[in-house]
Amino acid sequence: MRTSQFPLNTVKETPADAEIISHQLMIRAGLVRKLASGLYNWLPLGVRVLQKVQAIVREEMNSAGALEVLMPVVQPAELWEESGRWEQYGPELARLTDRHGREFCLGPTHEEIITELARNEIKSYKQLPISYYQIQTKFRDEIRPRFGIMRSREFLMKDAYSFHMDDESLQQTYDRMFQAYNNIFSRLGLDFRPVLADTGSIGGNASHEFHVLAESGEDAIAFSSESQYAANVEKADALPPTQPRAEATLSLQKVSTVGQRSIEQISVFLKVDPKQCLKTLLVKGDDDNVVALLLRGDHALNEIKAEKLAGVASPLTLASDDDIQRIAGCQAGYIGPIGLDIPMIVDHSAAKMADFVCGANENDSHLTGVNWARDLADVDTTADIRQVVEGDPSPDGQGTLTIARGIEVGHIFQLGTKYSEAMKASVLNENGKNQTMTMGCYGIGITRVIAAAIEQNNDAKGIIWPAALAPFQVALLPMNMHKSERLKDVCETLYKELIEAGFEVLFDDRKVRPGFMFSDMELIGIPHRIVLGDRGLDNGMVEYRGRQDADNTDIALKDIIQHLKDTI
RNA sequence: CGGGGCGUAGCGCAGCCUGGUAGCGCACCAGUAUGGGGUACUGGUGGUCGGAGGUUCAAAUCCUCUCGCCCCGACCA
Repeated sequence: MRTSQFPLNTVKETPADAEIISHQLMIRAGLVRKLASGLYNWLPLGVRVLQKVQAIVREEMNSAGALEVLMPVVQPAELWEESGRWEQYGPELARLTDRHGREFCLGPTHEEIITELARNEIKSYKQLPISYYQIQTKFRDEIRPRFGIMRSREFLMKDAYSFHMDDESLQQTYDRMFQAYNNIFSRLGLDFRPVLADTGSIGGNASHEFHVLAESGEDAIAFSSESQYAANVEKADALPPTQPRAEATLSLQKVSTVGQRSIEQISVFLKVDPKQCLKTLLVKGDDDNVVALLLRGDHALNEIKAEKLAGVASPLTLASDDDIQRIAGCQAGYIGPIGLDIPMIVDHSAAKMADFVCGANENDSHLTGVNWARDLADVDTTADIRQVVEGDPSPDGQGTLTIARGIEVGHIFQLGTKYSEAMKASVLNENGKNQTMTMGCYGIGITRVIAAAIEQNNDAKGIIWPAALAPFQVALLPMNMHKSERLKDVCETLYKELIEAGFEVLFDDRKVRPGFMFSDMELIGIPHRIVLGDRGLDNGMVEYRGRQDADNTDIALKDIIQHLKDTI
């Protein structure tokens, strides 16, 4: 490709509304342009990268035995009503009505559609197991689209769905997909980790997320220092402390804490460690009542764990100010367990506290020197309702946890029969009886992968594409070609030879200054660069430089193609 | 949804407080010089100042409404 026929659309200035580096670079390099909040146009250069990702994903899906299909973006409401998600999904599901008054939605995912397809097309156990996949646009009306392509409303996703007679077959396909995902992200050249995950709103049993490790990641991941254990912090279990509760040494006292509400304020004001403070959260129970959740002050509530507990409303909802006043007799910030006559759920760690500080259920007052068993009823049962923190023991018993940030680029689930049962997707088994199929689903955020790759691979000059993602492999840069017929001839010949040798070449035939070319090629991240000038040609030499090399290497013109073959 | 901020040329911004013929840099077009790290100079194209209504002799500027965009929060207890 020649730059005279392939405009680069690079921009020197950083766009004002781009927060993270991948967003800035994608706009500056001319990969995408914003159309509206969470909606982007992909320019020719960006499309080349998209196609690279898609090609790898297709190859690995095909070799994992999945069959490509294509399902509509616009989906009839009836199917979503069948699965129950028309009600469940909420405002993130963009709904529309056609001219006949029939209701539709823009697909945020395609479980309903594939299940409909499968129940019509698959009749016999002999056709199972089977996996379908597609690469299709999804639309999710996010509360707040942000970080450019990373969390946009419309995005490109590879989604695959598998159908089985039993869990064993599902597990086999799941394992195969797990391997395919590892292959895909390895081939893409990303630093990634598969981690145990919560199944979230899609539902189901086993689940892994694939995370690209990056500081700007929206998810926190917990890793074991000793073993292979890795999990989303939402999912990571916090083990109960093994050491016994300390003896009570202080007497119960009520202290005035005017205006001191948060744990942070209290710990500063009373000069105690947040670990010595007890946090009391009031949340809605599952039948219009209120439940207290008790945590150590330095621990954060894990909503996902909490809402799964019996007696707690799901989704987790904090009690209103009125409820707090009615039940605790004070404002939020001064609540404590003593005298509260509602069900209490105590975190494992909170149950081991002694001589602690908590709210007095009276405005502007806290209690100090509080002890279980002595000042209030001892805890009978405890639960895991907190977020794990750095240094916690690993749930598998080996080593301690480290927390890192990741960008979720893939997610695989064992769905079980959630959709197939609701939508009556069954086949005849060996005995001629109807049997509900069991399902798996497997997603990769194609567009997000690109943002994640940039997030992980960039420098002050621009993008540093992993080899598999680069829109072009080689940049061919002539110095002042308009002044030398010889240079022009050599470049034209080399350009043709490189293409014949199978390289994807971007030949910068614009009449621009050298510095301008260099900056553009570095910004758009072309991995290999060949510079030709009259000076070098006098000696039959050209210059080679890898995107991350500090210096040029002089290579004989006649050897350059071989050199590239050896390098790439 | 709550809080904050911003809409002026393709991009980045000034002008608004104190109303009086709409500016700067980059980009783009033409020319001259230059020619190995976003070169310099000259000339030029391009804006109903987000939209609607109002106040006024006069509105980018003041007032009201509205639309859009960005950031933070949605875990004080």
